[in-house]
Amino acid sequence: MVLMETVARAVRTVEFVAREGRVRLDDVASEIGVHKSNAHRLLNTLCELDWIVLDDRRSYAVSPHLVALGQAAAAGTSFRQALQLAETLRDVSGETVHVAVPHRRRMLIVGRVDSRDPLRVSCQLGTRDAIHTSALGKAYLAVLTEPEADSLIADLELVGLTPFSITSRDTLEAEVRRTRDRGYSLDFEEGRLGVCCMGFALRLGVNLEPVAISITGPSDRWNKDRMRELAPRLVEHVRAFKAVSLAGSATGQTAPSAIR
Amino acid sequence: MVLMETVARAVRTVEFVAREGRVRLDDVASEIGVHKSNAHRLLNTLCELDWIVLDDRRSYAVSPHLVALGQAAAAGTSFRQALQLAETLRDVSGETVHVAVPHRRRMLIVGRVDSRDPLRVSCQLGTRDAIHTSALGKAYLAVLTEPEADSLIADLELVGLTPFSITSRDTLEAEVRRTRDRGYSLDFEEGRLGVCCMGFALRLGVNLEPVAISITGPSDRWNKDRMRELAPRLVEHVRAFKAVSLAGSATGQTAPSAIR
DNA sequence: AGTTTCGTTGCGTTCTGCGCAACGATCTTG
DNA sequence: CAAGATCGTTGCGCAGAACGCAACGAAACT
Repeated sequence: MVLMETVARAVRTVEFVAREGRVRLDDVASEIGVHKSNAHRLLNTLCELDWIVLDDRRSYAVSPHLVALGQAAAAGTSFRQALQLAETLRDVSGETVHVAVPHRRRMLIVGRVDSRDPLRVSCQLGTRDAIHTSALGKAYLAVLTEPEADSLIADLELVGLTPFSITSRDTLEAEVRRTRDRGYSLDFEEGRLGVCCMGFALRLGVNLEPVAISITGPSDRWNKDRMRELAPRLVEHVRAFKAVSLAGSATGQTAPSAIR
Repeated sequence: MVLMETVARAVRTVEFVAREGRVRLDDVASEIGVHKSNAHRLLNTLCELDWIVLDDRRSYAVSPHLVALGQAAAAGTSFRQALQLAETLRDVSGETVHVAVPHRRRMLIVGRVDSRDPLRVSCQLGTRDAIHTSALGKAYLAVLTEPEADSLIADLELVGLTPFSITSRDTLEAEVRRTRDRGYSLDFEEGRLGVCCMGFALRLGVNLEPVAISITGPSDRWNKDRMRELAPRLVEHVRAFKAVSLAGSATGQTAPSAIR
């Protein structure tokens, strides 16, 4: 199986521009590793296709068209609802909230609501966290049925990222059981030193993939005590949100139909 | 200026898959107009780059990675907030709510919250509505300063889409003034027969591009009477939302910083 | 206004993307 | 359950497209 180089370059270009926000021609050329004339043609083509726009005849940015594309990709999922809950949890906790979906045995971060505190933790969108070292992953495991979770765990490589990482299947399974009982998952510097998380999972439709949400903060302030203090309110928000969402989706919501 | 064909094909492929949801190899081949072997290589490459996934070894779908990309593209805008307000307006009005941004002298629809009624109006994401025939466009014009709006209007081609479309600059300017006084814009079958809209615009930050929101429904039920009945509540929701958002954004929110 | 930096464009070469056709896997039908 | 049909997969050879080069042109900086 051979990879099409031009397509790969175009994709890398778009992702680079999306990541950086505003870039210039030479930035793209050096990032992609091609001559600037080629980078110019790439960007020009992507502009013509309306995936990229030039701001001030000098710097490029992603087109709002990509926002629409991402929203279309999220159609049929609970992404929008998850983001809304994330905003609530951010306001209650004061910390950054991440939204993730399972993807290729990892948790892919697809949404984020940042803490308003300048000192905060904030993951790049598109980041792939390991399942066993993140509150996102453990919350996801906890919302699966026991056999589903076990078979997934059996497939994971339990690589340790910090001294606190879980690296044994038995420990992980026990942790998942405790998460089920508790109603939320925890991560005390298991994925990254200095970073702690509290996670929830939502299954907002019968046949929808679950979505995971985590509240992430610096271990200095977002610690066991603070979590215990806020847990009841947070859990209640999640519970109420689930109730409303499930009620809403039951109200005769059908497949999208476009008249216009 | 020459267009890179391979890039164009890749882009069209992604957009096609995003639009259709689930497609098969031959669908892509015929849509793009290439041999199926080529479509196969395209899709394979896009899979490798994680923009597309194969569901059941037979049908392709967009990868959740594109959701993350779209969210990254929306960073620095008021898109998330607009979607949240859209959800509220949907719940109050019962009709579909669209979110759009100005783009190339048109209103580009980047978000949507569908009506729960099976009989509804729902635009494809990525649709570009004309400014002068949509509540979205007129709301946008109304939030601009007078000279900004006038210079934009001067650049528009006022093509009529229905017998009710505004095709004179004077009429449009007067309509924009009335929109400013009223607090919301209206569209009674000006863009499409049988479809009526009520629009708002948000400018949630000092230097942020405004976002437009429209409530769209079938003219049978989403008519002048119903709008008049609901207008006070809707306007109040928009007003309250603006107040909260502006207050929130003033609370020391700075540029995103990634520790992790 | 001079200088430097950066974007743009033609051209020739090379490599890669493309269609063709045969093969293989999977689903369907009698 | 077997035979057929449908659909995905893989070499191969060629044509065309993408690439680098270098010269030109347009802004920005001083």
